[in-house]
Amino acid sequence: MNQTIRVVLADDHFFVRDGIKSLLESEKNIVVVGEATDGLEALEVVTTTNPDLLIVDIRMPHHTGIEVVEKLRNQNNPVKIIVLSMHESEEYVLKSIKAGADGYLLKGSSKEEFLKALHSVANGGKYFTGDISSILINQLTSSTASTLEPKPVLNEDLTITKREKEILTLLLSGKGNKEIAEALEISKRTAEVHRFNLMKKLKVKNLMELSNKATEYSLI
Amino acid sequence: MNQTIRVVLADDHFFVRDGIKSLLESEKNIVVVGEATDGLEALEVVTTTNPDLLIVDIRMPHHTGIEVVEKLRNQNNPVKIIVLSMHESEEYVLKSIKAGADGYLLKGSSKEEFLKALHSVANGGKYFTGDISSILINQLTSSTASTLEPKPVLNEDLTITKREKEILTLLLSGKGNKEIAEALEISKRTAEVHRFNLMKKLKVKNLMELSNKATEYSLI
DNA sequence: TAAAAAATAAGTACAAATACTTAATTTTTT
DNA sequence: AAAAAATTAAGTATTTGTACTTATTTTTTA
Repeated sequence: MNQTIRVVLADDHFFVRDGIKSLLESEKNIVVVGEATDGLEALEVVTTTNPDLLIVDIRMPHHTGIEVVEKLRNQNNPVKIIVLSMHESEEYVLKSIKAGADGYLLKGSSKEEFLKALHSVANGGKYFTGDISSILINQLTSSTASTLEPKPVLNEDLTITKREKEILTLLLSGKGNKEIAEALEISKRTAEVHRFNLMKKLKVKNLMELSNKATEYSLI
Repeated sequence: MNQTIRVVLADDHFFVRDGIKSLLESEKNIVVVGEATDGLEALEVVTTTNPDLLIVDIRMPHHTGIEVVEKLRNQNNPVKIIVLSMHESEEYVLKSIKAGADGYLLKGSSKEEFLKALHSVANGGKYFTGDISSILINQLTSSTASTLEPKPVLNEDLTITKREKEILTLLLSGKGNKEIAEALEISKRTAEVHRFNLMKKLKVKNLMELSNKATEYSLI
């Protein structure tokens, strides 16, 4: 469980790298296995050293840290990544999350927070510093806010079968019975029956109600 | 700007309150103006002392901390609120956000983080500890994830009229042409025409595609 | 106050969905 | 191996929507 965490540092400033390195190496189960001074080098070093964790600065020559995250994720590289940033920036934070970063720290964070983040990310968790939490909360409370509602659970014995779920998905994507029949290689009449049963089970009387209910109970 | 921050503490454990109090009072521009040992008392003390900030524990007799937040927000009380929790709990975190809390800390947080949270919340910010960031990120990346996508904007000259928007809303709520006609006191044929025009404008060929496109472009 | 845009509504023919029921196969669970 | 559940599919009559076009009346905007 408490194996050595192999880390790569990517930051174009020697002092920053050195600072982080000395901080990390005060911990005995962390070892810095590589360093990079720009985005391209970061990708290279990660590919060759295969570390557990990459700590990457956003502002770097030849690809930003966020681009590095994107590229690694597109390659399905499972390395954990903590993004470092100078200031709170909504754009950077959201882009990092979207790109698939596991953590986000400000350069001003304390040694304790740094290590906490590092360990939780290395263990498969996420750590986005409280300093940027307002950005996350904004995202969550703006928009539909539906995300915050505890999703209602389907009551009692209501069971939607596998096949019905397939039909439901196709229905919600805009397919008609005929298209569904073709897609699943069944008769149009069968598709109709599945649709009918779905509507009966969910007690709805038309497609839109079906769609609404399906979304409400996150059936898809 | 750096005025004294007036704080109320609500926690049913004397030791916790006392610990926080001594921590806070080591800061010179923070003063604890009230304490409460349960939810009801918290509401009372906040109402009478009108503090800048309430630090409230979740688990308390007579209304949980979250219920206290809800009640204060329903009364439009502008007090800033930091919720304290023993452990990371998705349910508690999400409920706190929904109730309108400005911050969320674990009881194990460091003195530094505590004070950082307190100051940023007192200054109108939000502070949700990094320890629970995985919950926030989950919320943001699950669901439609649409929250992270820049919402596409309707192209060019495409204009949906007021009436069409009304029809659209009714359509998406599951109404048929006849029902829409009745609701808007127009002929069923008129409702049909509006629906037809909508579908033509949005280049869709059935209700579900209309629904999907409407959602995608947040037309409703 | 024109001109443009929006809302209203009818007609027609055709396509699709609704609302069931019945029933033969498969597949899954016990 | 039997029972239960799921999938398949057909029949029938009725309702609703599709895909237009044409045209009058209101409302908005220039």
